[in-house]
Amino acid sequence: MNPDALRGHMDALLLSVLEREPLHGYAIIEALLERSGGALNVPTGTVYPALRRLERIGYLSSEWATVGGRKRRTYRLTDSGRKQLEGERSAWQEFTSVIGSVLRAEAAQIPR
Amino acid sequence: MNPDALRGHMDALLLSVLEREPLHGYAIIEALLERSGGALNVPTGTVYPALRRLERIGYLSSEWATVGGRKRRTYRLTDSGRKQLEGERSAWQEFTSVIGSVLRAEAAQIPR
DNA sequence: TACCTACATATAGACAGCCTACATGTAGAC
DNA sequence: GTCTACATGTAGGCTGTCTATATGTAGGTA
Repeated sequence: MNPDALRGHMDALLLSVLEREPLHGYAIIEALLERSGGALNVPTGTVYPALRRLERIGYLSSEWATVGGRKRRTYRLTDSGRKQLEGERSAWQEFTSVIGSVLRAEAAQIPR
Repeated sequence: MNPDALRGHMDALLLSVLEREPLHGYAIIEALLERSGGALNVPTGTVYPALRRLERIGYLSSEWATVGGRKRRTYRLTDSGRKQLEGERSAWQEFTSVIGSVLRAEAAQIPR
């Protein structure tokens, strides 16, 4: 998956994965991998900063927990984040529709 | 349309618009606007550098023409560019499929 | 005449997000 | 003692899109 293609869609992916339950960063990466059938292997250097950014904006909140001697920072959707996810979903629809319409435009030859 | 979302898809859009016939930059912008139903208004500061980049890579070739006293640089797909367009189209399919699968994953609640 | 709009190309510099690479540490298996 | 999986984090690089600006022609109109 071309990294540039992900640009601007990372937020939607992260919010979406957190919709059904709170998760910590590492688990989020695994969830993305699983849900995408192995296609989305997002590096930690992408995910952790993105999560912090989303928390700073107010779409996520986080709290630390220790499980099996390991520290986890668990993120959960805020109300604002849940609302944003709705917006991201419709933006995605719009986006694919628009780009798709350009890419699919049949190469109708001008008659001569 | 969020600019970041376009990232990594601009090439596909430009190549696609040039598939049926050679066009100059200004006409390409209009073609994108038309094909997208008015949704894709790409600024000149994006298109012109992108076209040059695609030419440098070898996907496009260009030549100057004067029409009605105005100078145009007309771009056309090379064989390499036509092949690349195929790749871009399948990459787009893959991309939408993967992101879509993550976004659409129903928020199945854990029973309690 | 002066002005405005559409046509047409181009570049400099800002911006932002994703990446690679690295650092740090625990737990458990072998 | 070493390796892998688990787990978080940051610095700095890269690159493509954007804003803003510059330049110029053609044609309409006040």
